[in-house]
Amino acid sequence: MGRRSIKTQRRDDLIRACIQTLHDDGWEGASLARIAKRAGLSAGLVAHYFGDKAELMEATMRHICFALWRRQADLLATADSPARRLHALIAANLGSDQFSAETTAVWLSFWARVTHSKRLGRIHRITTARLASNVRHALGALLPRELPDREAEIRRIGLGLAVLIDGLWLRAALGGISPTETQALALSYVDAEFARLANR
Amino acid sequence: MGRRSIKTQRRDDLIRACIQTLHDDGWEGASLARIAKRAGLSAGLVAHYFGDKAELMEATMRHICFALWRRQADLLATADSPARRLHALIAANLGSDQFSAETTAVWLSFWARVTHSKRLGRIHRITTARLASNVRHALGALLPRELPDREAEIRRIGLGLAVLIDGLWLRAALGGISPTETQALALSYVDAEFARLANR
DNA sequence: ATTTTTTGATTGATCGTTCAATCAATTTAT
DNA sequence: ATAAATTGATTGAACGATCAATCAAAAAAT
Repeated sequence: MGRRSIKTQRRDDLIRACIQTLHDDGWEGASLARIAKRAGLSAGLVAHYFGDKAELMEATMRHICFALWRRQADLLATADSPARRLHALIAANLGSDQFSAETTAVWLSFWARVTHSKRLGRIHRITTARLASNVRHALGALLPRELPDREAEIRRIGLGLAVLIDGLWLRAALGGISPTETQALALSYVDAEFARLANR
Repeated sequence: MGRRSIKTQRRDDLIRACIQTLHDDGWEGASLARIAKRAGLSAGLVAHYFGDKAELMEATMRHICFALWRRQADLLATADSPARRLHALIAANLGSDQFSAETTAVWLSFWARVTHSKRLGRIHRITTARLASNVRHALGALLPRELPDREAEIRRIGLGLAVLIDGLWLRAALGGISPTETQALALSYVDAEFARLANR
């Protein structure tokens, strides 16, 4: 069986159509009928492949998160120094993939639902924890061993960067600044923090 | 004339019920029937007082924004120095009012809809512009007149603070950090920026 | 022949909106 | 003072549309 099973193919079709529909019509307009029609399938198939609308939505959010996780892993793999790993994380989280109109629409839709769904909340928690862990790991390899309050500094700068990434992403997604600016601003933040540590 | 109007009272009842319902049941669960029931009224009254569900939602978002604007104005009025005005803006935007479960639910719901509704987008744009303007004004009175690239610095620090406030709010709203921490972190950001300017 | 995939019709619920009708309060006219 | 007229408040039912979910049956694949 070289070719992909129909099941994974259809699930992917529906997830893709779900993303597109969330972007075009918003959460309230994303009905199963519309999603299935956009995928070129009948509405009944959603039940067959996902069982449930909630499961389709969960799978859609997982799909978006997977894309981000994969991007992080890919960029991390090609980074050959702690500094480059930090830059890789910024590039992954504020890359152009993350600012496509479809992706931003899905993220915003799901943020609004994180507080209402245990499953979505779990996915969100994992995603933020993964970024924080990666950032701290890169910082741990980057800060000098003899730095006083080393662990506290790692936590402080790591939290600052994570918060900044969220804020920058939101600004760009809602149209305040351009996506390319966001990476420069995040980089200047880490530069400033390191300059601050060196000047003590 | 005729009967005395209680329009403002009823509109307020419905807006309050709308906020509560958005918190309890999310955007998708916030039907007119549920909202009206929570307000102790019939669903038909929404048309009478707002004309439309979309108008009720707009009025609800305006209500939330007004609360933030008023809080900013109040705290600004009691601040008697540029530095205190900057702190007042942070306190207003990251105050405990902004982190009540109901308020965060409404904000998140509306962020997801900003890209789909022109009217909501306009309200959002005004809100962010107002904060940015206030921040820049405070910074303008705070930075020394002879500072090189003064305007650029004001824009840079102002944008940085606004982005940071968004990111901190989001973190706290989605359960990463505590609301009280956010103000301290925002304050430490402005402190760091000023220390950086002084050390050049 | 059996299983998997797909359709399309159907169900019952719920949605936002509309509207006629009634009730309550207030003013105006007598 | 009393009645008539006016206006706002409110309901409850009905509207057509749409929803997610279900399911029997056909089609395709194995």
